[in-house]
Amino acid sequence: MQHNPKKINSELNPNVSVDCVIFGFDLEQLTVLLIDRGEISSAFGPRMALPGNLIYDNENLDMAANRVLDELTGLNNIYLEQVGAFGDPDRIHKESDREWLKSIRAEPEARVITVAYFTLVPMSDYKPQASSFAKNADWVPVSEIKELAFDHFEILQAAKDKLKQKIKIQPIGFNLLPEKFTLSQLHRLYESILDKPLDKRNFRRKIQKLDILTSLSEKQRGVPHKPSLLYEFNEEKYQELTQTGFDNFGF
Amino acid sequence: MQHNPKKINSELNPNVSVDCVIFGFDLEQLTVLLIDRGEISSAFGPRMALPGNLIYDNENLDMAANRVLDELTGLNNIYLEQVGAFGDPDRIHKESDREWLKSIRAEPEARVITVAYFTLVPMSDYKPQASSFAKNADWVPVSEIKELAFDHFEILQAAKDKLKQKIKIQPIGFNLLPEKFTLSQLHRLYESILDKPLDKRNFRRKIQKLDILTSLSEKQRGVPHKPSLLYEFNEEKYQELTQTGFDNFGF
DNA sequence: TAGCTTTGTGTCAATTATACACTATCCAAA
DNA sequence: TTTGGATAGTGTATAATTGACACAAAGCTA
Repeated sequence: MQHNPKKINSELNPNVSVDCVIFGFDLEQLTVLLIDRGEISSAFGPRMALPGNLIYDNENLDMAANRVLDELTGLNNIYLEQVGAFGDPDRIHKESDREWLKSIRAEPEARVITVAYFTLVPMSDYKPQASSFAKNADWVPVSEIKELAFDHFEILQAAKDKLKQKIKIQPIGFNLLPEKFTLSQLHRLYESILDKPLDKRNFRRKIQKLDILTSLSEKQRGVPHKPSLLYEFNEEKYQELTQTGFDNFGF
Repeated sequence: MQHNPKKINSELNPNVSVDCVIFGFDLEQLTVLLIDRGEISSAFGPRMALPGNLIYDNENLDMAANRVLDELTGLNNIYLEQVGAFGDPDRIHKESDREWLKSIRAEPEARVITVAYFTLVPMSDYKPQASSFAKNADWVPVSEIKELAFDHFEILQAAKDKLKQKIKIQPIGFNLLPEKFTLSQLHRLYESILDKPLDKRNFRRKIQKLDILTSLSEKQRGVPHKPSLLYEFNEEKYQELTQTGFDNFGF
């Protein structure tokens, strides 16, 4: 839960950065953790940007992405996967991004290639307003994001596509849920990632057949309707399953 | 068919390179175009490496990959897709790679992040021995490659995985075949990419159902057995299909 | 012309996908 | 305490897809 101190004995590489698409799920819809660049930028263009930073010379790319995530949220051991590299020569030199860059970079004119990652964090583990770092970070529903700084909107799009594709092959969605969850929440999660409605009964049948859920004998409380049974994700069964190999959730 | 001249008015970026996994198919098995680094390296480690180079400051990453491909083979308009970025701090500093790097790089000690691509070229379009460039390039069957320079073996592995995954979703394999081909050749291609045997009749049924093949009224000639019908890939039908959307070749 | 090699074809059973509607349970408000 | 509102939870029938499997036809060669 503690963020890294600044690296000692290592230099920032002025040409390579990582940017993180940090996905969360508020039990209704898919969200992304964005940085508000504040008034300075708003006059020129989008205020919001993906969290990211230059890499240090002694880090590999995964480490850099983990560091960015840790510095912002204090979270470690988070599901993380590379989306790809983005390297248009002028990707950070739009007029609207210049001012802000000057305020945060030693060499604001340098060409920077960025390596994008997406991560899945249980939203309950991190509330920006409760954190001492980055008071200017906030969860924003994916569906409401229309523009972002730099080429970050394009990166977001690529991350969404990758997540969509990946979830058809592995049940990584569980990384977005709290420990105990209902089938309806899981259902909503899949719908919002795949961005299409899924038949309730067919979804439940299919997900149960995977045999990676443990049903708790505990019910939802305080909801103004029939309470749902709570479930846990069963990591062991999942490991077993990946050994024997499976390929297609096929939603 | 002409390769690019050296870029004018632009500098090499000493920190970022692209490497290309150039796939071919010799009608029997999947192959990759590798560079032979020659005797210098052989004493220390693997002779073979993926073609690649530092990027220029005025190119984006796709352009750089296309340039590398063009410089080596003279081919343009080739199917090309990013695999991802590889950036271990010491990825190019193995003892066995040092000597060779000194001979080709202005700053052999610099840390270099590489962005890997894979490309699909119809092998009939390019025979290294006939080319004036890169006499030290050669097609090597994927199954015979056990080691490569730098982290290139790891990159190859990632490219194979990406190709395998991608071909389940889109019929990109046609980029590896000559204009006219037989169903058996297509069958072999899928088997060697997916790295597992596929039932002949089931394969044919499935591929035909896609309705993207035009059967020519022309037969194979000169083969010592029943000659096969030749087929063409039908781009229009394919475009149509991708519009209406399809997701799963599902082999 | 006999033999070798690869092509090309159909069916059946099992599995999987899809479409679809009503009752049960809890809370809240009257 | 009863009623209404909201979501949970459940099964079946039809269509489509998968997977397993074997033999005759065509051309070449010796």
